[in-house]
This record gives sequence, C-alpha cells and structure tokens, in this order.
Amino acid sequence: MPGTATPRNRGPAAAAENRAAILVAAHELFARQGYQVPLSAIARAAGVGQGVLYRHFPDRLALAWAVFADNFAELDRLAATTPGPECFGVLWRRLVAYVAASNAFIEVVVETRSRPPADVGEERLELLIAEPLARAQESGLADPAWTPRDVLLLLNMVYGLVLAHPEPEEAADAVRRGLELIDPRLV
Amino acid sequence: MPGTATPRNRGPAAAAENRAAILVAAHELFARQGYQVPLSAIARAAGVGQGVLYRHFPDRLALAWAVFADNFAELDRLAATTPGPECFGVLWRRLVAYVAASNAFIEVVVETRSRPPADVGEERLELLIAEPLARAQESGLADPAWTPRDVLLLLNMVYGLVLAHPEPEEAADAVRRGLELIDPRLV
Amino acid sequence: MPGTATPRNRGPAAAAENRAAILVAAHELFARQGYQVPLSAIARAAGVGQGVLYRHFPDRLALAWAVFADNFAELDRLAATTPGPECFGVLWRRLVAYVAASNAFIEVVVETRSRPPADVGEERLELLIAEPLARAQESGLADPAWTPRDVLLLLNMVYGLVLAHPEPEEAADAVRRGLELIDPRLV
Amino acid sequence: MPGTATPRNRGPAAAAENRAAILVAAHELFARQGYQVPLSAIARAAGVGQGVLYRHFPDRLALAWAVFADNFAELDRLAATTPGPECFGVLWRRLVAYVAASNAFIEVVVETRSRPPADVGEERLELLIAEPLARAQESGLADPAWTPRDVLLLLNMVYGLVLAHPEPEEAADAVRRGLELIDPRLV
DNA sequence: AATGAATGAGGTTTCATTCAT
DNA sequence: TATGAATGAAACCTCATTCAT
Repeated sequence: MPGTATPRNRGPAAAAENRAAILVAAHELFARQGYQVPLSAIARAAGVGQGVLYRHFPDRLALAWAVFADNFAELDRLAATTPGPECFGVLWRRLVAYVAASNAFIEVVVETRSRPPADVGEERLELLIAEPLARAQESGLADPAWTPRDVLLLLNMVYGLVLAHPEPEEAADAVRRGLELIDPRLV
Repeated sequence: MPGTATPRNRGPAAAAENRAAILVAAHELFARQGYQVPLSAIARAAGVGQGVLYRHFPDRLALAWAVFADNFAELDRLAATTPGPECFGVLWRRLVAYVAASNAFIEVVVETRSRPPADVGEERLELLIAEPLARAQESGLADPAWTPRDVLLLLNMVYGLVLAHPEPEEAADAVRRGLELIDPRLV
Repeated sequence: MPGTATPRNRGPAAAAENRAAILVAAHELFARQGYQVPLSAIARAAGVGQGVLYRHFPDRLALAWAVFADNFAELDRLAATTPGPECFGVLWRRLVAYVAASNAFIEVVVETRSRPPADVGEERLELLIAEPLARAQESGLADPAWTPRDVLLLLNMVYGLVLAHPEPEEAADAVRRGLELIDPRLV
Repeated sequence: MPGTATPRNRGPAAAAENRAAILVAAHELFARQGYQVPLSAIARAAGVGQGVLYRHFPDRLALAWAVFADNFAELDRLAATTPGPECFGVLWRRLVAYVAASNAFIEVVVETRSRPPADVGEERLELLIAEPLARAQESGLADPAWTPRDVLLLLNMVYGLVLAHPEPEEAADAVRRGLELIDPRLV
C-alpha cells in the first residue's frame, strides 16, 4: 500500500488528527461491530497506540459521548443554516438518518446507563428542535399537539424500529411504515 | 476421600427441574444485570454447575431464546382463554408489560444479531395476534388499517421508548405518552 | 524434560495440590524477585493457569497473607513440641531465620499497608510467644524486662537489618552483630 | 499556528531550577505515594515535562539517589556546625527523624537492590559519623563498644521499626521503645 | 448426569520511554 | 532546550469453555 506507511511517532502535532481518526474509527466500528467492540480494535483502526486512545478518552463512555457530540455539531450547523418552516423536517429526517445508519447508535444509548454530559444530552436536542418545531406547527407541517419532548419520544420509537431490524433495508422499511402509522408528515 | 462431601448427584430426574431453574435464574439476571451477565452467575443462581447449563443451552443465545419462548407460552394461554374483541387489548398490554418490565428484555433483542429459531420469532407473534386483532378491528377497538405486521412495528417502537429510559417510572411515562401520540386505544 | 509433561486439565482433584504449588511458587518468587513480581509469573511457576491463581487468592495481598499463614503453621507446631525454657530461643531463632531467608518477606510487610487478617497478624505472634518468653525469663534465658510486644519490636529491627543487606551473607553478619548489640542471648 | 500558546521555553537558565523542583517533588511524592509513584506524576508536580525529568535523571533509581544525596548535604552541614560531644546525638536523632518521617524513605532502600553510587552510600555515612561518635564515646554519651559500622546497623534497625508501623504515631512509639531496649542514650 | 476447578485467550489499563515540535 | 503526545510492552483480570471426578 504505497503512501500509507505512517512513521512511528508523529509527535504532538498529530494530536488533533489522532483524535479525529479515533472518532472516525469509533463511529465506524461501533456501527459495524457494536458498542462492545474492543477498544484496542478502535485504536488499531485509527492507527494509534492504545495509550493515545486512553489519553483522549479515559473510557468507553467518553468515547461514545464524543461520537454523539460530533453528530450534534452537524445538527447545529443544519439548524443554523436552514430557515423557514422546512427546518423541522430537515432536522427530523437527519436525526432519523443517524439512527437508521446503524443500530449501534442505539446500542450506545442502551449501554449508556449513566447520564451523559449535558452538552450531548436530550436537553440539548430539545432546545435545538423547539424553535423549528414551532415554525413547522404554524405552517401545518407538524402536529400542533407535539411538544419538543414528544419529538424526542418519537425519535425513541425510531430507535426501537431500527434495533429490531438488523438488516439496513428492513430497517428502512420498518421506519417508513412505522412513522406512517404515527403521522405521514414524519416520513 | 473422607470428608469430601460430594454435593448429591440427584440423577437424571433432576434434569427438567434444572432446566426450569436455569430459565428462572436467567430471566431474573438478564433483567437485573443485563444480557452480558456471566453465565457462571446464572448457573450459580440456579444452583447448578456450569456444565449443566452447557448441557441444556449450548450458548448464551440459546438461553436467551429459551427465555423468550417461556414468555410466548404465557401469551398462548392468554390468547386461548380470552375470547371476544377485548383479547387484542389484553395481549397488547401484556406484550407492553413484558417490554416495560425490564429493558434487559430489549438488550437481548439488541445483542441478538442472528435470527432466532422460528418458534420464538416474530412470525409466531404475528400468528398469535392476527385473529384477536381482526376481532378488535371489527369492534372499533383497533385501527382498521393496522396489519398484524404493523402491530409488531408498534411493539418495536415501545422497545425504543423503554430502552431510552432506564428508570422504570420514566419508562412507564414515556410509553404512555408515546402510545398516546400514536393512538389512545393502545395505552 | 521427561516426566514433567503435566496434562492440560487435571480436574478438580488437583485443587489442593494447585493451592500448595501456588504457595510454594509465591514463596519462592516473592523471595527472588520481590513482592511486585507479576502474578502471571507465579502462576506459570506453579504450573497453573492465571485463573486458578485468582480462584484461590483473589488478589496479591491474599496470596501474601497465605504465605505468612503457612509460616505460622510451622511456628505453632514448633511451640507445641518444644517444652522447657529453651522454647523461646527456638522460636526466636526460627523467626529470625524466616526473616533472614529473604528480604522479600519484609517487602511484603512494607507493601502491606492494610491490616492483615487476625490469623496471621502480630496478635497471633504475641500470643504464640508469650508463654515461652515467660519460661525463658524465669530461667534467665531472656531479659526479664521484655514484654511479648517488645519481642515483636526486636523482630521488626531484624527486618531492618535484613532489608538493608541484599546479599544473604552480609545480612547474616548484620543480623548477628545487630542482635549482639542488643543482647547476646538473642543471637 | 494561532492559539497554540507554546508554554514558554525558559531556556538553559531554567535547568538548575528544574532539577531542584524535580527533587522537591520527588521527595514529596516518594513520601506520600511510595517509591512506585509514576514518574509522570513527579514531572507534573515539579511543573516540568517528562523529557526534562529524563534529561536530569535517566531512571527512577538515579532520582532516588539524588534525593538521598540531598539529605546527606544537610547532614554534612549539621556535622560541620555542631561541635562537642553532643554532635553524635544531634546527627543520630536527625537520621532517625529522616527515617521516621516516612516509611517511603525505607521503601526506596527496599526497592533499591543495586548498589548506590559511593557519594550517597553507607561509606559516606560512616565517615560522617566516625568522628562525632568518638567524641561522644569519650564523654560517655555513647557506648564505647560501638563502631561507626555498628551505628549504621542501629539505623537499619530503626528502618525495621518504622516500616512495620505504617501509622506515624505508632511508628514513633515503636522507635522510642525499640531504642530504649538497646540503649536509652539512643532515644 | 452433575459438579465446579482448570484453562487460557483476550480484553482493559498503565506507564516508562521516545521523539516531533 | 523544554514540552507533552505517542508508543507499545506488559501487567491485570475476567469469563467462556472444557473435562476429571
């Protein structure tokens, strides 16, 4: 494999790069192998030593939360750049896509029995969704009875649909039909 | 060897008894400690040696499925003994209760990537529910658009609600409100 | 090495044998390599798997204490079978010999910050020595001012002499001269 | 690279300062956490990078010896400034105080299996003590039979008393009573 | 047929040491 | 020259599984 032969110790300058590589590898392996994937496998996939992984993320949970936080960053951007009543639908479908992308996303939730740090918790998601939801409700693009909290519950239900269908295509079908049963505007 | 006090070999007659004890212990420990509880803990709780557990259930999955199958047996009895249009509601609420009872129930589903044997799979649940659902629909106790398959999807959604709420009371609230969002008749 | 090829799994019957082998290996390796010797090395030297070591001794401390307890058993026998005023001297010299045999004996004491279980603690040693000491004092074989507790302090001082002299011969000389400085009857 | 805020390279002038800071930190941490404290913790406490620690002290042992040497420097000053027959007692009590201050002092001795460099070894202590001892013996403040080497043995015995008593107050009592058993003039 | 001790692979975690910046 | 991130060997410990009794 030409060009991939990374030198042994790339020095402190590689720190940010390493952190990012670990997040990518974790995202990938959590999705493919499940939350219980060996941390050493993540380190290997990221091309770093095990110690580096531990320096950046003291335990499995910290790593999982960091992966979450990464996703939140994108949602923030999306909310900021999408004006009008469509914003809610855009965010919702992005959220569903995250969940549908891998049922490991959900496994993390399952295994994460303790409370996540506030900046990746549900509170943040509620805040993010509140204003777009109101706009959508004004325009008839969302049920006026829904609260932001209800939207989280709807997302929780998507969790269930996805985790019960390990095969991605089946999961997509299940999510589509399931959301249809609740409200066609969610599909 | 004097004083060794071999702990009573109770002979072949104990086999069925042991199997039952293991299932009870597994049910209990899966619920309390999660799917990844050490098999040795289950054997200990059941009061049998680890070898016996292996004799009855070749691996963790087989044990998990057997626990499921146990639940199905009760649903069968319930379906057989509850006539009329109320039957669907009784079965549905029993199913929800199983799920709500412990999110370990769901963990088992989560961790169970491979297909379960037919006798504990969704097909069986679909068959079980089909006739009671039809009766309920005739009486207006269920949405006429729902297929038996849809009911499974609804149950999947309950999975999501439960697993996202580790505290039992929160989970109960979430399930109630979530089902309300879909159809008040499901609550 | 002919004749040493132990079979893979010798079964439960080997338990007592294994426990003894572990104690011997621990005694040996604590003495040669120090208290911090890897537990895996002890397991290897004992010819058992690491799990067996953990089954018998949940942690390093438990193992160290068990090694101590082994020594106490011999002292008990010695005290029981040696009548007369000589008994104190016999016990004392046995104790000194233990300590002189390896300064790892002392390292264990050093590292053992928490209280040992009563059956290997100093209380037991005090009880063991009290009566023989009294007999020796009556016969002029021990300083009448010494209490059993003082004898422990004297033993502590031997610790210091031994640990400060890693080479066994030097240690023996140091102990001899050191005890001479205190009381010739101790040599 | 904006915002990187390199933490001030203070240049060669800081070398001596760093060395001193490391010695202070090592003294402190050896005493509080034991000889096996991570070197990185010492570097952190000294406010230097790990590389600097390595520049000054190639390994743990070198650092330990340097800490010893520091103590010797104080003894030298004490010997030089205390004339008369009291000098021996002053030095002796200072030595005992060093030892009693922390049983980590002894742990270092225990772990230090190899020979220390001559300038911190026992030879130096012997030289230091010889002349004051002679003066004390002339004035009846020390047993005339003691050689300088014997005094080292007496100090070794104090090691033993201290290490066998992790609690500082107990250790002080043990040392007092132990020295009383040898010679009241040592207390 | 039941028991539970033994096995050992493989995960987690820590740190001494190196080295790019 | 100082920094501290990266490295990776090696320790710890836990079970799933086997198998002598």
